[in-house]
Amino acid sequence: MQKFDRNSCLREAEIFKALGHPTRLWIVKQLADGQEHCVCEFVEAVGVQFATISQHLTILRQAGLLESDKRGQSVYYRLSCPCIIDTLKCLADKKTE
Amino acid sequence: MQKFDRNSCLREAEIFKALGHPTRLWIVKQLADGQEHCVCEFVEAVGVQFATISQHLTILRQAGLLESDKRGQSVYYRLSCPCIIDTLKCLADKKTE
DNA sequence: ATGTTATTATGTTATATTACTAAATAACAA
DNA sequence: TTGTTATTTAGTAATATAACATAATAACAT
Repeated sequence: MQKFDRNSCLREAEIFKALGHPTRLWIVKQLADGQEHCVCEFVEAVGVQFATISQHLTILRQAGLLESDKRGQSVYYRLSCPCIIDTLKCLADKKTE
Repeated sequence: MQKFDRNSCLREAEIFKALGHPTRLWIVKQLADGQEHCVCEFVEAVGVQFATISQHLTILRQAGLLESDKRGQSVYYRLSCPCIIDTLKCLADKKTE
């Protein structure tokens, strides 16, 4: 058994924490097809305030899961770590056991 | 873009939420070798109260990540979904980029 | 320059989480 | 039985998170 080193676990835990909210997990799934989507699309589909979606997107970006680009008036988000999709698939399989 | 269905995301998000704490993520990593470990080992290595570790283990078990068995005076925990290890590896690789 | 749309930042309140202490339970030893 | 060790449960206080309203910013159109 290793000795527990809090700091070395904090960064990785942050990634999972970011995924640990239904809205944020759903956003990641929407981006799993590799396509970009803009903030307004998420706002419309989820049905909450712009500010709330923006806050969730910031958390996902800070965790390193998303990247964004501003083009014209809109900000577009895409998945930065496609490996997360495999995990989601694995969990989906597990759910139907 | 799909319509957002909160309930269908809640269960899966719970799994990630469980992993989104440094102590709990560390516990899962310790079990990643496939071996069982008892509660007291985690308590000693992490250096917090028994009650705190027990609480974390309960969260991981409820998320479906761990299974436990009581043998004699000790309760032994093991990983119930080895696929999570692949994800942890993938994230570890990503971290060194 | 002014207005409009898209987005982010700030402040606030309600709720959830964390880690603790203390009490309860369960298995075994003396 | 009594005591001891391992673990869980319950209650509590500090801290963190969520979602909102509102203000600020940024790009484009008129």
